[in-house]
Amino acid sequence: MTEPFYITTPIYYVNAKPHLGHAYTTIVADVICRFHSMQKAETYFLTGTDEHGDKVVRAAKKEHETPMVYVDRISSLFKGLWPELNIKFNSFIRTTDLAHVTVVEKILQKIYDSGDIYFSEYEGLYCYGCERFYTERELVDRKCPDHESEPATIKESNYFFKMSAYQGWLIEYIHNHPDFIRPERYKNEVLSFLKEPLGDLCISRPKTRLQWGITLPFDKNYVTYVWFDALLNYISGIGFPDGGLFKKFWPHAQHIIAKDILKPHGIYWPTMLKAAGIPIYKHLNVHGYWNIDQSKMSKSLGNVVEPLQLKNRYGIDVFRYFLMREMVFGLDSIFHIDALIKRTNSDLANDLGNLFSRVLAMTHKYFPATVPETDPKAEQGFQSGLKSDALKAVEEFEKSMCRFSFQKALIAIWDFISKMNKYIDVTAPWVLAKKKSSQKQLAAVINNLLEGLRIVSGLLYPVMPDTAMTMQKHLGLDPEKPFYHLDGLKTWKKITPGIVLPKSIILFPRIDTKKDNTPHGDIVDSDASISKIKPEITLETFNKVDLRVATVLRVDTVPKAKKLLKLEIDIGEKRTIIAGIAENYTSEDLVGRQIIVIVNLKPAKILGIVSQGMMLAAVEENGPVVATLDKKTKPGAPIR
RNA sequence: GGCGAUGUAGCUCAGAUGGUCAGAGCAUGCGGCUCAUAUCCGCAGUGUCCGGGGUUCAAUUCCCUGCAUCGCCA
Repeated sequence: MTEPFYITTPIYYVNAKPHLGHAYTTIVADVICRFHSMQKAETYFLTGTDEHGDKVVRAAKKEHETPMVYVDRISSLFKGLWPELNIKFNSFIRTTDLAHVTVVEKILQKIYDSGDIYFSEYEGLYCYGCERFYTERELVDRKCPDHESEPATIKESNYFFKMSAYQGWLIEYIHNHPDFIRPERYKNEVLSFLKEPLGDLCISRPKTRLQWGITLPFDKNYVTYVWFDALLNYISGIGFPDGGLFKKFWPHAQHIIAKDILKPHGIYWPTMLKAAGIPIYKHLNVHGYWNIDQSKMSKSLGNVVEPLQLKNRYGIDVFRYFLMREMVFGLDSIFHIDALIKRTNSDLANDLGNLFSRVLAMTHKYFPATVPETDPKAEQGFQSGLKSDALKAVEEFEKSMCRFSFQKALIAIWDFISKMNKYIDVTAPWVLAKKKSSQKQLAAVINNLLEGLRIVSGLLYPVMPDTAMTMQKHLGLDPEKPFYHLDGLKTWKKITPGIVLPKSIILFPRIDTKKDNTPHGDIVDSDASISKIKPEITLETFNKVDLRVATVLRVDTVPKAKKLLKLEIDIGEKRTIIAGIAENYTSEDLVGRQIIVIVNLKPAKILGIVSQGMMLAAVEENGPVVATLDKKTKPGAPIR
C-alpha cells in the first residue's frame, strides 16, 4: 500500500476575490492529489480562507459590512469557485472556525509555557496597508513602497516568538533534507536569508489597534498576529492533536505556495512547529507567478484574470491543461490568450481530439462499433512497439509528476499521442480494410489503438478529469471505476473485445482565431463584460475635458482614407473634425444629427486636414457607434 | 550596495565531466495520405547558443568581465 498523501494550498486571504494565481495553486493541489490517487494512496486535500487581520477589517468597512458578514461572503466565493474548476478538496478550513481558534490558543499557550514567547516594547514606523513595521531604509520618500502612504510612528508592547533560537536548527534541518523546500532555487533563497541573524517574530497586536483576531490565551488585551494564526490551519484543519486524520496524514504533509509567501512557510512555520514539539512537514513546493502583460499577479495590484470567465469561455479542461502545460513549476510564466488558443488547437484538438475521433470512427466503420478481437499471430509486425511506447509514457509521466514537473508529464503523454498518430499512418488501416486477407491485421491495429487511448485517458485524469471520463465512456468503459490507477495503465491489453462503443465525438472543438478575435482586455478583466477600467482620476482632471453638443452640418469622405470622414459641425461656431467612422456611417446617417465632441483637444493634422476636436463613439467589435443626444439641444451646450 | 538566477532558431523553451551539442514544439514553405475536427504523416530551412577577454588541441558548454532582464537581501 502506498503511503497516505496530504496536500494543502495556502488559505487565501479574503481581502480580494479569487484570481488566476489562486486558481493555479489550487488546481496544482488538485492535480497532484488526483495523481496520488492514481498510485492508490489515501489522499487528503485541505484548502480554505484566512480571515483575520487589519486588512479584512478595512475591506469590510469599505463595503459597509461587519467583518464577519464580509468574510462569510468572500470566503464563500472561494469555496464556491473550486468545484467549478473541478477541484475536489476534502475540507475547507476558515480561520474563524471554532476548532481552528481552539488549536491556535492551544499552541500559543504551549509555546508560552515552554518559555519561547516573551513580552517586549517596540517602536517603529508602521504601515497599516502592509500590516508591518518598516525600517527607515526600506521606505521610499519616507513612504511605504507598496502603498505609497507615509507610515505612522507607533510605540507598543507586544509578544514575541523566539524564532532566533531555532535558526541554527533550521539551517541544519534544511541541509539534512535537501528536498524539504523545492525547487532548489527557493531552498537557496531561504538559506541565503538564514545567513543573516534571524530576528524574533512579533506574534501579537494590541486590541487598541485591532480586535479582529484570536485573543491570546495568556493576555486578553492582545490578538494573534495573522501569520501565527494562519499557518496553524494546516494542522487544525485535520484535527490536531488527537484526530485520526491528523495522525494518519500529518506525517505526509506537503504544502503548495506561491513564492511571495516563502518566508512565512520556509522559516516561521518550521520553527513554530519545532517550538511546539510537532514534527515538521515533508515538503514545501513553491511555484512562481503568472504574469499578465507586464504587471505581476499580486494581492495588492488589482490585475486579475478571472478564472471563471476563462473556464466558461474555453472549458475547464482546456484551462487546466493550459496552466499545467505552460508553466514550469517554480518559474514565472506569462499568461497569453494566444498561447492558450494555440495549445488548444494544436495539442488538444489536432493531436488528441482528432486521434480519438479518427480511431473511434474507424472502429465504427470497419467493425460493428465493437472492440475487435485480436489474433496474436496477426499482431506480428502490427504492434510496432506501441506497447512499449505506452509503458515508457506511463513511466515518464509518473517520474515527472512525483517531481512536480507537470509540463514534462504532459509532454510524455503527448509524445505517445504522436506515436499513435504515426502508427495509424504506418499501418494504414484504410488499406487493410480493403482486402479480405488483412482483416485480422486490421483488427489488431484498431485494438491496439483503442488500448492506447485507454491508457491516454487514464494519464489525463489528474489534469483533465472530465476529458478522461468522456474518453472512458466512449471507449465503452465505466468512467465511475478507478480507471486511472497506474498499475492498470502499465498493463497492456486490458480492453475487452466485444464491447460496444458509443458514437464518436469531438473532444475539443477548434477555436477559430478569425472569429475569436476578442481583444485581450476583454479577458483580463474582473467583470465579464467590461474592458479594463483606467486608473482613477479626480473630478478636477475630468473637468479639463471640454465636451460640447455639436450639430453635424455636412459630411465628406476623405480621399485615400478608408476609415475617415470629414465633418463640418456647429458648436456655436463652425468647426471641422475628422472621425474614423467611414466604414460604419455615411453622410445620410449623420447630417442634422447631434453628437458629442471634445472641443479642447489639441488640433491634429490628418491627411492634410486639421481636425479641431474629436467626436465620441462607443468602441465596439463591429465598429464604432456614435454617441448622440436624447433630445434636440442647443449646439455648443457643455456636457458634464 | 550585497548575493543569486536567467540570456540558445520568428515565438516558447530543451540541452551536454568542454570534442556527431547545435535540438524540440509552434509558426513558415514543399510533398504524401484520406480513417479523422481542412485533421494526420514526411521533408526543408534560417541560429555570431547575449557582448568582450582568458584557459585549452578544442568552449555555446569552464574562468574573468561587461550588458540586459528578474528575484532575494540590506
